[in-house]
Amino acid sequence: MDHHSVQPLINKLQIGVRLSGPDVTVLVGAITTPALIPAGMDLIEEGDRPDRVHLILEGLACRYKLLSDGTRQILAWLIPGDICDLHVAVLGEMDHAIGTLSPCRVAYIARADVEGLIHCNAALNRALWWNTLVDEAILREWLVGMGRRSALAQTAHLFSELLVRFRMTGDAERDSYPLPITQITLADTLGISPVHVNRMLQSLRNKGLIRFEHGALTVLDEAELFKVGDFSPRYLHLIKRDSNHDKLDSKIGD
Amino acid sequence: MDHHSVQPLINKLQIGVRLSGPDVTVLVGAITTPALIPAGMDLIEEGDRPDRVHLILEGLACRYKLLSDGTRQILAWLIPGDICDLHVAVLGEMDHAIGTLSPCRVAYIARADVEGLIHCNAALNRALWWNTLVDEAILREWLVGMGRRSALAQTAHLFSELLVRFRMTGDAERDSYPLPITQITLADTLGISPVHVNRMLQSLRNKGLIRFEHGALTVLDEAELFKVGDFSPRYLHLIKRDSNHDKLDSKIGD
DNA sequence: CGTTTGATTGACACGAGTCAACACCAGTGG
DNA sequence: CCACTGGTGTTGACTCGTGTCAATCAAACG
Repeated sequence: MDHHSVQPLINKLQIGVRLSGPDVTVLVGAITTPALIPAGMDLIEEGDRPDRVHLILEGLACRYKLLSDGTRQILAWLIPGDICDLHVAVLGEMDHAIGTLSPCRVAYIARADVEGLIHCNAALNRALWWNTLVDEAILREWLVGMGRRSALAQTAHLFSELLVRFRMTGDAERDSYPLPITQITLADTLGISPVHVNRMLQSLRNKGLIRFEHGALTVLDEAELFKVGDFSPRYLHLIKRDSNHDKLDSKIGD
Repeated sequence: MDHHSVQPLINKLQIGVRLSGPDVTVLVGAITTPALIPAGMDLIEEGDRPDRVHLILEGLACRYKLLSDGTRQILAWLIPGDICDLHVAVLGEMDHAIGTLSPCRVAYIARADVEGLIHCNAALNRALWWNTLVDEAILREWLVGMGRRSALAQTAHLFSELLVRFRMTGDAERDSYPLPITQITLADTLGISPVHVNRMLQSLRNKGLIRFEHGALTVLDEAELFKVGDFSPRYLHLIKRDSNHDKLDSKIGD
């Protein structure tokens, strides 16, 4: 496993917990050779009991559930550096599925190795906990959006969040990031209809806040986009607890 | 700390991880004398960095966020046996608040003792992980409800979930449980307006599915309520991974 | 008793869903 | 080279679920 592919994960974990060189080496050592998965495939399905954990190196994937009436709700977007299913080791059975939204490069960590990382290395244990809990915080923020924000605000909030998350892993150009997805996917994420997604995108475009073309999203007016989306990055826990802030904090700001 | 008050927590944890007598003793030993908190008080506020974890022994509390426009979104209901903020130990800072919905009896575990439980006792470590991850699964299911279910289905789903959760802790009468809350609270939970909550309650009542009076909810037709709410308890992970099912599983069923 | 808080009801407004038509593009195959 | 296809984006007309506002009622309470 070359070091470069895992850099997004390392960058992200470093925000929450300072990892030493040896810590990183141990972590990277547990990650196996990646596989290439086409778009629209399931990495895991509901009810599975996988014996390894999935890690996104490149591409876009999502957590989702299918309902009895055939509709789909996306529960999380998984970008490079995200760990898909650390919780299965404890819960045993998947209560949702994970699928690719674009072609993905995916690496694995065997369940036994996960247990090893967690029990033998306090810093990595803490880092993986931190990662899981930030994912949960994101989930809470999405719930707020669904419950209390207008479709427009919710859309703006999602694009804002992704900008900051891509910056956390070091994968965002200054103001743009890859977003090779359809409006239908956005609809399944935001819990609205595809037609209405289209209307919201046009509204954001007309306001001069974003550009969304060629599979990439560009933020044209970050401050205003954050405002429309009622976005504040506090829930992403970018600020280290016990150490000095690094430049990322001030760059992302609020 | 008398054993009886902590029974709901023990009962719930036993569903996920089999705890020995000594495990239980260690856990109970870490829990301090409880306090009585009136309704409508905050146990923790956004931004706090508490040095102890809160445990609900009696009453009803909730996780919530306030938005810039003054509206509120409830993110989770905390019933007896629920641990409120295990994650603060790792994330450092609360990104949401926790408040009481009714008078509550609340006990505490010092942060240092939490660390002790987690590092010195593998079974308790696993049990607390399991508890956290089930909470996260509930959050995902709520997101599905907000995104893709009608207001009626969402309401039915909430009442179904609470029935099962109260049974998990042993606190539900056969078909009813305490629910001393206003329709406004339900509105903040479901992400709809108070007026519409009223309409949905009447619809459920007219269908003969529930009774909701004197601060208690009674389920009159469990099967039909589950059906209207598109409810399936899989996400609550009631079925043990490596051991025989106990009677609870079959009692809750499906 | 007034006062207050919450439940209930009806009229109306509005955001979002639905349906349908069309444009556009990438592939595909004749 | 062109017709054909299927998927996606775009637009408009219309419907419907839910929000909003306001009035009334019931219950709790000092």
